[in-house]
Amino acid sequence: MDAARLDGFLADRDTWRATHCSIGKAMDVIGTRSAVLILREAYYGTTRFDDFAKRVGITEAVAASRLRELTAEGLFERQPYKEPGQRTRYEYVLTAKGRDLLPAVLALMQWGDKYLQGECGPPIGLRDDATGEPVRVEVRSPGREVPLAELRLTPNFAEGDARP
Amino acid sequence: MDAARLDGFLADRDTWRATHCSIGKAMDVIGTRSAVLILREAYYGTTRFDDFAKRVGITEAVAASRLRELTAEGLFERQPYKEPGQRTRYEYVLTAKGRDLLPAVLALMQWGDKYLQGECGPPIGLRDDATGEPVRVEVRSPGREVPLAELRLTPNFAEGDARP
DNA sequence: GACCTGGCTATGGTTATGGCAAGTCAGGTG
DNA sequence: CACCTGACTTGCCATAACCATAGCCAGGTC
Repeated sequence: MDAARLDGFLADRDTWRATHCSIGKAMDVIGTRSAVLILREAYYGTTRFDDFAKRVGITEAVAASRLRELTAEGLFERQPYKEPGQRTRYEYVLTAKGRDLLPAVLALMQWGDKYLQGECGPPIGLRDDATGEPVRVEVRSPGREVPLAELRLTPNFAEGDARP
Repeated sequence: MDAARLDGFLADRDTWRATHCSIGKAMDVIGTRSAVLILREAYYGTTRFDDFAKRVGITEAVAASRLRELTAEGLFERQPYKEPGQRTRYEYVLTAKGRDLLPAVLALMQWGDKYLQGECGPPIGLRDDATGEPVRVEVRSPGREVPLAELRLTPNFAEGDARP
């Protein structure tokens, strides 16, 4: 069997449900295609409303509601800026919370590169700008990469504990 | 500015769109909440239809269509099994393609643990079963973790190149 | 041969996500 | 002061994702 190892009461899968699971909560925030692609564009350097809509390929209506949601969730901040001879406008700037989703987004990219591009291979390569070495997303402990079968999950709370 | 560095023609954001982007393609496959949570349960060791529906907390109808899609995409394989005194049934077993999404799913978990759990902290801890060390998802080159601002993106094809 | 059980399918309804097209609004330019 | 432009909003409509309830089916048990 190829699965993680479950510690403590987690081992008996009939007695608990992952109700407060961070994965589910994360999916509530960035579970839509447009949200993830807006993040991608932000990582590529986009900050303005129209650019998000155009580059992601979504309508302005969708861009508006998604940016509103992501800003409300604290992934973006609206910051005023002023180009010379223009009036003050607002741009959407990544916060630390938004930036910290980079591993999740790049992990999707890495997986898509491997399994969904067919003959063509990855359209874009990732490198460490400091060293020139290729960059990968890895599940690891300090010394090494950890495969699924050697991952141990431990509960941080008592069985039946009330949680928000 | 906090963003990746774009090489070659990628640098001029007005001349290209990420149309063949692996992130978008990946979102087409696992862009739904139920798909990701089914993967989570698979990583926890679930293989049977009813268990997926119950443990994820979705209806059997949703579990059926999602498992059908994920199997068609090659993330799961339907394998016959037989318990003594029972007839032959089928279970859903992760393929390498499904297993390789672990970094993406754990990256979501890690992010949710950090930003969406409030006072409670992470409900579940991850450790390397071999060493006991904590496990993290990282964007890294061989020697070190790479922050967004030091990530360089290089195109693997010519500008305007036809791609499927 | 009636019954049970795991593994689904069917029906009906709601909400979310998205597209297209058109309109609004504030403020700077000519 | 008419016009432009970036940043939205509004209206309408299609599809997808989900829920709840109910029903079906194959093959084993009693």
